[in-house]
Amino acid sequence: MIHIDQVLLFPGSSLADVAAEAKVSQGLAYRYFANKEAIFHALFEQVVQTSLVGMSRILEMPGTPGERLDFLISGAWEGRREHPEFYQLMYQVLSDEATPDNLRELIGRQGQAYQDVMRQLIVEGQATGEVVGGDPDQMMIVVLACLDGLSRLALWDSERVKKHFPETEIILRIFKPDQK
Amino acid sequence: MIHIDQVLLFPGSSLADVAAEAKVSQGLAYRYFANKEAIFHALFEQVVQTSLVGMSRILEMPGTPGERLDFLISGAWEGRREHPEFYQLMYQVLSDEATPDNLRELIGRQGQAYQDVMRQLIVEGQATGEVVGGDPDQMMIVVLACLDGLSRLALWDSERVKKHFPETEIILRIFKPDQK
Amino acid sequence: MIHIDQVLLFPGSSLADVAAEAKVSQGLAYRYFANKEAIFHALFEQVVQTSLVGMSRILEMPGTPGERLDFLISGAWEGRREHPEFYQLMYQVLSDEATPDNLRELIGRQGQAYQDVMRQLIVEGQATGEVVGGDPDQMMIVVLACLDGLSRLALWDSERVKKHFPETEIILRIFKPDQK
Amino acid sequence: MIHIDQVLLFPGSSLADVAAEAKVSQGLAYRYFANKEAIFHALFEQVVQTSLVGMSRILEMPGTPGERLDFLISGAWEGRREHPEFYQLMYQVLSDEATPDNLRELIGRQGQAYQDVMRQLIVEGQATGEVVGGDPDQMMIVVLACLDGLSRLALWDSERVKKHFPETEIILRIFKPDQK
DNA sequence: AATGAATGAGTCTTCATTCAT
DNA sequence: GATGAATGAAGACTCATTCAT
Repeated sequence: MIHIDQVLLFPGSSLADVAAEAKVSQGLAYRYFANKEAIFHALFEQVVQTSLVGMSRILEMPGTPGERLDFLISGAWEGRREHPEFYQLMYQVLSDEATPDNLRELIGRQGQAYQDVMRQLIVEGQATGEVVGGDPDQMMIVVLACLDGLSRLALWDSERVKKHFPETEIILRIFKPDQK
Repeated sequence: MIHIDQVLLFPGSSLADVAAEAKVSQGLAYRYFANKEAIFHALFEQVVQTSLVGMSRILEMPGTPGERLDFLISGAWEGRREHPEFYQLMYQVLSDEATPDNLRELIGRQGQAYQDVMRQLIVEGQATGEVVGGDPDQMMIVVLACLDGLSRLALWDSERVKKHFPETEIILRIFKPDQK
Repeated sequence: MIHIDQVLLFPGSSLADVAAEAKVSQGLAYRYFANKEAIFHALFEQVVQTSLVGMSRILEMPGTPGERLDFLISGAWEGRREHPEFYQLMYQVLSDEATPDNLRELIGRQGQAYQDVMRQLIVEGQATGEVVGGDPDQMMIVVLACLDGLSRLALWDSERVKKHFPETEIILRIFKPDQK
Repeated sequence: MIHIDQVLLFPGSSLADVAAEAKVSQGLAYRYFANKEAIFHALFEQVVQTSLVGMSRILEMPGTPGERLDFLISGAWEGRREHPEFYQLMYQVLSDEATPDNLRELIGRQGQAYQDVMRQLIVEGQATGEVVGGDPDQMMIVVLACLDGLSRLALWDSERVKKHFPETEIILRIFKPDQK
């Protein structure tokens, strides 16, 4: 069986590159995958499935909503620091016009799951007063954008980002209620 | 001279597309540009130069640092809502391994200029108490990431983003000092 | 414009062959034809159109039906002797499962036209007594089969056929009425 | 030993198809045959050998030469109606430029045997007056062409041929002596 | 200056053939 | 003997780049 787990490849890569990277002949790739597109779809499924694991468990964790929100975002932040390539890959794929719809959907579903969890925690946090009032979706979008933006920044300007590595606390300020 | 101002093209576009879009023969493109890469470099220069205009003027504007920070970010936010394609293009280029270094530098310089302004305002705001204390660069990075992330989100999940369009105020909360 | 008139190529030929034969680069072929199939379609159209010329004129020629039938078949026989490659090409194409339907139809139409003329002459010949009675279509099919078979034989066993070149008269015996 | 009797395959078939059809692994095929070409050669040998059986017996059958000629041709005609695919296969192979000479020879020998019988009967028939005078080879070629042509016609325009199925009698008219 | 015909290297994909098990 | 995974050489097609006009 072909192993492409650790392979970091982009839709722009030629099949020759893919095959070389996987130490496999070009022809063999077609034994396992119908075509180039299928290869990248498979790559993504791996990444995405992994990242979904444990996601829903956060909702049932102990602690206040605010604490769990903190935990959720810290985790996401950490993940993006450690495997920023995965996210780069994802964004590349999404921004590639040629990406087929089924791949977009796959990625979309993964994002959706994460967002559902975050929204739930925001709502709960608003109930306890740990989170400022307002449209939970708006806040969520801003936080997600932060995370995505940070991982991208980390990739093409990694020096700067590493030097001034932002504390999660700064991001969490977005949820902070007005203090009296 | 060739006019490609209004042309919105991506590195994935074929030169035939570029030429057609610019109402120019394929051959003529090579009179003005050394190769495909040079065309996109030129395109970027236009975009980037434009967006730098007026940037430094913000520092000399009237108003408190906090107000000007608000203005700066609102403006950036607006620009990304109205011309998200420019930013998509930029990100595509940056995430494309084949992008030459000179193009990366060009984009980098543009980002730098913007950041210099923002950092300056943050520092001034911290002096007046309008901005919370802490490493200005960290805050800046988070805000930039937010903006970048939002423009990208807007492009591949435009429906969701349009529906829950975040208020600038949410982003600005990142700067908010602890209230007593 | 590409010239492939005199080119004798078969669907089995590679595009490299086609291009070489036509003294043209492989890429250029795609300027004029959408794909390989289109090239062969065009080739056929030339052949077929040419062979249809004058076909219908035979019906209005002077002479008895039997004489004109003789003329028609002699002509066909001659054509197949002189350009047997055209017919080989045709049969190859027809026997190739991959041949698209539109190409089959094109060839079918051409055959149809020829047959319509022959049937007409047989019927007229039967009226004048120059042609034996019976189903005109059956006779026609046999004669067509003869012609096709002869041209094929001529191609893969040309020596034998050339040596014992059959007289048209032998074929025409198929039409011969019983003599008293 | 591999059994490919019932397999009806064409040079265009992939070896994967052949192997699947013969319920044999792709690799195993190479234990018995040197290469793809050899497989088709073997296939042909089977077909051809079979069709030669009983061929020479016709010469010693009872009946007049004319009756036996009738029998010979009726048999051939019947065979082509019932297994036209065999003949299609044969023609495909012959018209394929890539077909090696030994395969051509094999098929040639088979044709030769059949022709020898027919020629012999024609000559005998001419002696008894049942067959018209003239070059026996010429007549033979025409009849063979008829048969070949009919089987091919039957394959790519089977509807028409079935509808107007020619009587053997029409073909046999080629041998008919001028009646007084 | 301008065109678009022409080129050829590169891409994805297929398939006959080989080889480790 | 038997398997099917693996290979590599084409093949069709695309496209950045050049060149005659």
